[in-house]
Amino acid sequence: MDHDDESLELAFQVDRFMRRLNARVHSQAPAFDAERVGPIGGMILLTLAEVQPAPMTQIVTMMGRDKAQLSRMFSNLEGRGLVSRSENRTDQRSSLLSLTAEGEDFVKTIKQVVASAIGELLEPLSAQERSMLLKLLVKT
Amino acid sequence: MDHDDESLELAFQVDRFMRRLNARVHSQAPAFDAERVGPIGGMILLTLAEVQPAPMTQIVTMMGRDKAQLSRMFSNLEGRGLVSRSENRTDQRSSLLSLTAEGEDFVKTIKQVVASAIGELLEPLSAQERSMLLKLLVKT
DNA sequence: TGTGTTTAGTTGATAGAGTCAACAAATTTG
DNA sequence: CAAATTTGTTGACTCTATCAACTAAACACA
Repeated sequence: MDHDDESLELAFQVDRFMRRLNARVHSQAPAFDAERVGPIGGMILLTLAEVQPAPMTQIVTMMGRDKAQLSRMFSNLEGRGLVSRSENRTDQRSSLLSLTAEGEDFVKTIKQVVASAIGELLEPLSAQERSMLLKLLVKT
Repeated sequence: MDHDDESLELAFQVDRFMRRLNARVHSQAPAFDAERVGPIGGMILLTLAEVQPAPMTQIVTMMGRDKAQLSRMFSNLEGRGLVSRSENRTDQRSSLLSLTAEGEDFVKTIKQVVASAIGELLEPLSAQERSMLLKLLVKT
């Protein structure tokens, strides 16, 4: 295969993978997404779970998304009682974001759904291949 | 690493990869996307280039996108002179989509931009690793 | 051959996501 | 301290995604 064609093919495959993952998670959404946070809201909660409590900028940086977008998302998530803000004593411009107890529960559910959806997608791969895939993506 | 955590991490990494790719291509857009077809329009043109002439459904199936979305996109692309329709003698419900000469030129440019953007992302990987990454994604 | 079913594509309506610019307030830097 | 930078919010807008309703052609097959 030509080098450029391989690059294009990779873009298609990455896009296709994410698209199939979203479709699978979305098909489960009615069963768990009572809060209607959507796929991006879910990703945000999963990210916050890893680093809480954290100022918004940290999530913005980690996720590579626009701060305006995340600002609105966090307002939404706070309104739904999944996220809370506490004072940031070292920087009064921001507040520290954390998951509420309800948010933590929700994250557990999301994790199960996402992991199971990915499990389906990765079924054709051996355990070694899965680890290799992750390793290669992290390396990029 | 825990099995579920590995799955989640994989989702993040795939999303992150596509996001970085889009950011790179987007940053080049002013230089080549005079037609303002956007990232999805570009993907559609790249896909059509592989299979033209083809009815819309074939592209819908290949890309896993909504037919309503693609219908509007193709109208748009046709309006910009990048795509043309010809009669489908075997099925009068549809027409066959093709790239115009202008569309072919545009596809060449997109290919260069995308391939170069992916080239940057994949720089940390060896040639063998790149092929392996593609192989693993295709296998899923 | 006619009739019911399926498929291809279009359109309307709406919701979600992403981007950019302007701004206030707090912080950092020189 | 004054200037520049950073954090987060808001407005305005565009692009993307999804669902349902609909037309017309094709297909199934008794």
